[in-house]
Amino acid sequence: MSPARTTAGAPISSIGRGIAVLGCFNERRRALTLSELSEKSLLPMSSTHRVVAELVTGGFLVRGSDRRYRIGTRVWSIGQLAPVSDQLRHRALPTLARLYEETGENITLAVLDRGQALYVDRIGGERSVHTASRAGGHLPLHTTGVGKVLLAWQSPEAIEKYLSRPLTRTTPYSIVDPVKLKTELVETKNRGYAVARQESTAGNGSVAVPILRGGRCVAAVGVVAHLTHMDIPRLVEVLQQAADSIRKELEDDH
Amino acid sequence: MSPARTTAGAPISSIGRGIAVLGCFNERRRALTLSELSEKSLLPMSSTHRVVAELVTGGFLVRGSDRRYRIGTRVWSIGQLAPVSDQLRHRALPTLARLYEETGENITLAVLDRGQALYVDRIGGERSVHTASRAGGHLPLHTTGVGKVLLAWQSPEAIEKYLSRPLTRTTPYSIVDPVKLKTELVETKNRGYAVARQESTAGNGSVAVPILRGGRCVAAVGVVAHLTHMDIPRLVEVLQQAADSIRKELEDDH
DNA sequence: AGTAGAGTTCCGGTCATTGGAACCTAATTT
DNA sequence: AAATTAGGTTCCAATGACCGGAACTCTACT
Repeated sequence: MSPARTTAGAPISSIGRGIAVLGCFNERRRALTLSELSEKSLLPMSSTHRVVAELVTGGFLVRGSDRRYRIGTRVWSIGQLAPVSDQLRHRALPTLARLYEETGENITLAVLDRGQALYVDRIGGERSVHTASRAGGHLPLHTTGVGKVLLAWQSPEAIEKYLSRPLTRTTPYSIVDPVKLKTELVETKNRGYAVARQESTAGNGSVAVPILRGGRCVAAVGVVAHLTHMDIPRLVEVLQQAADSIRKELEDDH
Repeated sequence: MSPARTTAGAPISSIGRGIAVLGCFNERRRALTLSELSEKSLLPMSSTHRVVAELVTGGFLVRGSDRRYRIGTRVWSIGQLAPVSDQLRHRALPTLARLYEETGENITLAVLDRGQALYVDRIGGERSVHTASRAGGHLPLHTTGVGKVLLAWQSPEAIEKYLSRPLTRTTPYSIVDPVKLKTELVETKNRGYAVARQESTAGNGSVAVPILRGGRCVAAVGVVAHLTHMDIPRLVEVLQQAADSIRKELEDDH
């Protein structure tokens, strides 16, 4: 029959297919049927069936009583060994908790991952506003404080590359003009912190600062709050202290 | 050339090989070289090289500047979608935090996973003793409080199956005699809680209770403390309250 | 310069993988 | 109750992706 390359545009290895199936899951879709997986992974039903069966055997997928597939415990378990969880998340946690105590607002920690802001941790939610970010979730780089920070400290080439692709509009306030965004990024890097106003969620704003190691921005810490609550100078101060504290924590060993 | 089945005993699919490589990583070995992966996965170097390259392309592995491979951010990200993290962990967290406030000791939450106790969460460590358990890590079922609970509430057949295989000895106090362990499990289920005394770590003991849903034990909550600090009746009381609280939390929506 | 070890590339043979088609099952409609 | 639909599973012939031994390159250490 036709080779693997016919279905999708490029040839995909067996392992690539497995990853493609696992990649169909996201925060909105945590339980998928075989048909849904077939549709989203762009694989034929019979191939999806086989791949899924192999992933189930390996503990990477589980089939619920509702006939839907979910990410298996084993993926979570192995994922705990990723440096982002093992090194960054665990070391930053106490500082983030302190930051939450000081501000009473949502605290987020994010890293750059595959062209998006990956939320490594999020503390808060009870006393503060509801946010779109969730630990493990991705958001665009240009609509949030932490995203702008992560992008602004990238190399000029990487920034240009990001600007060359169309910028998604999440809210009416999202900056989707590459020229305006570039100005915003330059300003962000110059002053040392980023601000976003209703660019990701209506009514919410965010302030974020980089965690720098050897000139590289390895992560960003941010505060998400109701736009009217935001005392930017004060938030920047506590955030910079926190970023410094996390940086030192990361330096301690290794 | 010889087929896939020659190297290992049974034939392994390509996806199975990928999972085998990812499975080489654990808490003790978070950064592995290609040779180490080849040795541990039982795959030839050239095959390992190809599989690893595919996993790197998919974002499931990353190669550090030290030429060692680590679990990629993407595995962590996808793993966050697993029910164990998404449902159990997040819902139980506030209760576990409260339990920690009340006792000042290490609090653990574990589920049964592949014949071992999988530690879903662990709170404490500053005021209390140092423990072997870590979120994402596995420990044997017969050497810890949570493990005994998870095993005791299994079906008689599952218990027999576990007892039929040799029981690992972690400390001189570990129960490795199947007959003794069986008695211990019956007693555990009758009284509703499990106790372990230096069976996993010297000097430490643990008490644990089940979180039951529809007669099934879906998880276990436990306290790990210095043997001399353990006020068992009091710990059982607060643990049972906590288990009840988590059970209600899980019932709330689906 | 020499050596050892780790990592990478090459390549022919072959069998695991592939996907269309047929089949089965459960749910919904007529 | 029969018919229909959708979702899921099994079958199977064809084939090219995968396999791993061997050769090669690179790095580190003597």
